[in-house]
Amino acid sequence: MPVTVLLVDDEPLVRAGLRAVLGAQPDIEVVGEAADGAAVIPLVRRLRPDVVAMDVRMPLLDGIEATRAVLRTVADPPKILVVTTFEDDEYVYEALRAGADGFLLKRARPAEIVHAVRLIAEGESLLFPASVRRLAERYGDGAGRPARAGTARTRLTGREAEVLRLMARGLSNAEIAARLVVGAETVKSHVSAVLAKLGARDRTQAVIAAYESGFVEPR
Amino acid sequence: MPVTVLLVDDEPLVRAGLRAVLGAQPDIEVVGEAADGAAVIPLVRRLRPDVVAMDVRMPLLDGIEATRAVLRTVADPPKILVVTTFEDDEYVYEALRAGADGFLLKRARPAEIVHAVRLIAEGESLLFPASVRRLAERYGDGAGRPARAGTARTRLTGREAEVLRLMARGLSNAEIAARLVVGAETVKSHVSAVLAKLGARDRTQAVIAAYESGFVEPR
DNA sequence: GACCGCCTCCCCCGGGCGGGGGAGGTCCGT
DNA sequence: ACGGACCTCCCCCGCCCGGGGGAGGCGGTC
Repeated sequence: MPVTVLLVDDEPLVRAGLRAVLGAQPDIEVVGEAADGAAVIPLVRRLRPDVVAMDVRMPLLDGIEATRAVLRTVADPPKILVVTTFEDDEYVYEALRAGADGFLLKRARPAEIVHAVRLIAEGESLLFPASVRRLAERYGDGAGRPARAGTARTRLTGREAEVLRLMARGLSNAEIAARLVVGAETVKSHVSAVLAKLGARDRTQAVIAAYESGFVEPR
Repeated sequence: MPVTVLLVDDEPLVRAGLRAVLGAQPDIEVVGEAADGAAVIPLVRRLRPDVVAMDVRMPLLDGIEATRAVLRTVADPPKILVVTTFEDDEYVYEALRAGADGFLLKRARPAEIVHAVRLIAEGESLLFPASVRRLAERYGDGAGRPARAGTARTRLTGREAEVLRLMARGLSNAEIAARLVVGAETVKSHVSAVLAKLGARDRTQAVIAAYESGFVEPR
């Protein structure tokens, strides 16, 4: 009995790619597709897949919300494999709380994708596959050592991540301050911390790093 | 006799997606794949495809260079369909000079992709399919009118595009000036023009626009 | 209780950035 | 020959930004 997979991604091309990659495996069967998070629950109820390959950024309902919804409303729910472009802290923690079982980079090679689905299906928690860790090292301490989960000295704090996200939307310090309802000096502190941790010289470089790392995504 | 297509893209997932989308058509046959521009010429010689679906950003040899190489060295060359994420001026003009026959957005829906391949194969020049034009309108004059090819008032000039690309790599005005071997004031002028044309308030917003529009891509 | 990370706010200060306006040069097509 | 687009350089000016350093409160853990 093959592992059944439901694909959830708003980009048809990505779905087609996953279908091609996964469907080629004799022990894996793609049983359905959805283009947004809202369509997932009824499909899971009907198809009862073993694994849901879930995109993070989607219209109507994002991957985290959809994960939460599935696990909350479906009895004997499937394993959730979150498909993203980078393990950013918030997504990781939010998805963990939501109950996701693993993460996968879209850039991963086909063999890695297949491997991830198999592991997830077997009940393995695939929190930091090699491909994710490779990217995660970009947020290391500059000495080549990867940022470990415990010591968060070089990882962005929640507030810093929030500030970076607003920076990456083009907001000025004053606008960010207004948005977060804090003083402008506070924002400056967070910005400085972000710049230091990302090794960026100015906010522009920080935003570039945010895009390059997948912390924020185009569109 | 079906239309034969060679896929050239460094991302396996995109190749798999294109293969799935195109291969499902009875009148289209994917006859080969390449992961970089350098591998294209021998494959074209051997497989003699009708159409080459060519990514722009690739290792070793980018899509423009590869297009140029194919048309220069192969007798009775295939049609070249450039697969990109945005029609930026330089790519369009460079690819046109290189001899590309059309453009296609990766974000296009499967039906559009299939349509584009068929048109290209029939000898149609597919310079501005609807999906591309839609994005191109983002660079219109702000009044909703799309930027026409003739009046380039809101389109970036060559120098401006160059400056924007360096901005998007995190360079300061002084660094850009040094790189381009011009005065700092000149760079300021170009930066101001870029900001005005993109409707950006500062360089950070300009870089964001560059990423969002696909003018530059992560990685 | 002591420590520590995080968030918050404050000071001074220099420099890069962006706005506004102007101007000379080349190359091009009309 | 003229206009127009483009690239280049220049002036003044205001200000947001980022660096440096410091400090208090709060919530965790040990």
